[in-house]
Amino acid sequence: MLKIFNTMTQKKEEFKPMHENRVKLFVCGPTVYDNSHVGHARTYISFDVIARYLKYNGFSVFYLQNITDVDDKIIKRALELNIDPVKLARKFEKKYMEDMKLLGVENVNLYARATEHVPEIIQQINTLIDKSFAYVTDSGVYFDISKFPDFGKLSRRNIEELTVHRIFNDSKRNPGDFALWKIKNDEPFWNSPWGVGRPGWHIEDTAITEEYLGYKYDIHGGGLDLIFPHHEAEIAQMESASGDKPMVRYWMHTGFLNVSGEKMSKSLGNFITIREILLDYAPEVFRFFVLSTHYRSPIDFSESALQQSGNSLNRIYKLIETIDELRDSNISESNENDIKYTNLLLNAKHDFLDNMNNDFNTPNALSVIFNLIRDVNRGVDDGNISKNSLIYVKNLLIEFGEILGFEFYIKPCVDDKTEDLVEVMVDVREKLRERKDWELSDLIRSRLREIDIILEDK
RNA sequence: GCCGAGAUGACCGAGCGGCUAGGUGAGUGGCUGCAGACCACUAUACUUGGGUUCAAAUCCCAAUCUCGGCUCCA
Repeated sequence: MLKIFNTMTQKKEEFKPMHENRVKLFVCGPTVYDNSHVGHARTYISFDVIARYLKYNGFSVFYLQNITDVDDKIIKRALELNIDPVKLARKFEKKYMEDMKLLGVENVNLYARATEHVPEIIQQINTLIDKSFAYVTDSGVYFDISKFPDFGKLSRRNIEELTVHRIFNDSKRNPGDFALWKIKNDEPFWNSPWGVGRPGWHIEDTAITEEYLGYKYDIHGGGLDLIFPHHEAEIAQMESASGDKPMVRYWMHTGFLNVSGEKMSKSLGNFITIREILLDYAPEVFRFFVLSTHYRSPIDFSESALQQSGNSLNRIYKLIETIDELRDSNISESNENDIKYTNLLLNAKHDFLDNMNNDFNTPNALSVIFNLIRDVNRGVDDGNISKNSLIYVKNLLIEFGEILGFEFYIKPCVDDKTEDLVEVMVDVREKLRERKDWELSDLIRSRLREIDIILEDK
């Protein structure tokens, strides 16, 4: 039984989608005004695994993500760079897609741009005005939070206390009211019944989700920082417009990625982009790093943590390698220990799924993998594990890998020429070793080492 | 000020009433011409002070410290 921690209720709840085996999942996408950083990657990798696991459980998942391609930050940046805001947005959207592909985040079914849903946005605002949840002023259209008593239910806040820090604007009835439509005539702008301008930040998500998922759906995800005010505003908009609730059955939020215990931010200069990190570390190493902490916990980013992750991951690859080698050896196809190993595998699978069912506890799921590896290694060492058992082990590891987004069966690739060349060197060195010419063979090894080719004798 | 999260061995990180988490690093042994890699085994914990309980890292109370949110943010 899959349990998900719901931010709304602050409890783990059994997961039951609205429609038997269909899951409608929406995750807030990025505002495309700059390169995405590793904090974004953390969130999107987490939801990638969540989507994978839902699919693994037989759910048909429709995963929708919005792309915020019109907003103040984009316009500001475009102005600084003296380029067209739409072009700027497209450029960083493209980079975002490239980053996600590199990270193996590939389960999103549909990306929806805000700018391509302006009619839907206008329609939803109209509904809110018709139902008196929103009002028009000369600066825009605002949502009247006094008409929505549930405002604050997700973040568990007291609205009165919030007014202190809100943006003051004379035309607003209440400082906590937020913009649905901003009347502005700087690019880009659209026509609307209330004047030219652009949508407010929160309305695109509810317009987009209503269009593709309906006004009620299963899971809404995003970073912890979006709970207030963004998700709160979404609830207000959608539940007011539809007159029905709840908009979302399960709210899921990912914890922050910190650097030296502090939240990643530009002002602190601890901003690391996905691109930068992928220069030094393989995508799967970063993925392992992300999954070795529970998705709701804060995760502290550091080079040494990534190195540890790389070494850990290596342990898994090594066993796959060992299995591949033993498959070509003359160990027995099957033996009397097969039942023992079958049970071991059944248990491992059971434990793995148990942990995933427990609000996607990936760190624990990983520990199940390592326990299995230890037991299998012991069998290999003692020579009591058969080929068949080893093949089952490998298949199970691959199955786990697919859930978590690792491709354990793919070996790191090198180009053919290099591989041929290295093979020549290895052959020569083997001959030298046969003659016990240690001096020369060690020289070859150390020189190869200098160009990052590591030779390991068996 | 108001909300919230957390303090676990050298490091990362689960557990959240009884059962060795796991990984990295370290040590010992195995393998090896050597080195590395690999494999096995071993050691080292629950911020502090009270309390509840037959039993507490886990529950309660208090304290200390760290971080985050309340304004754009994954």
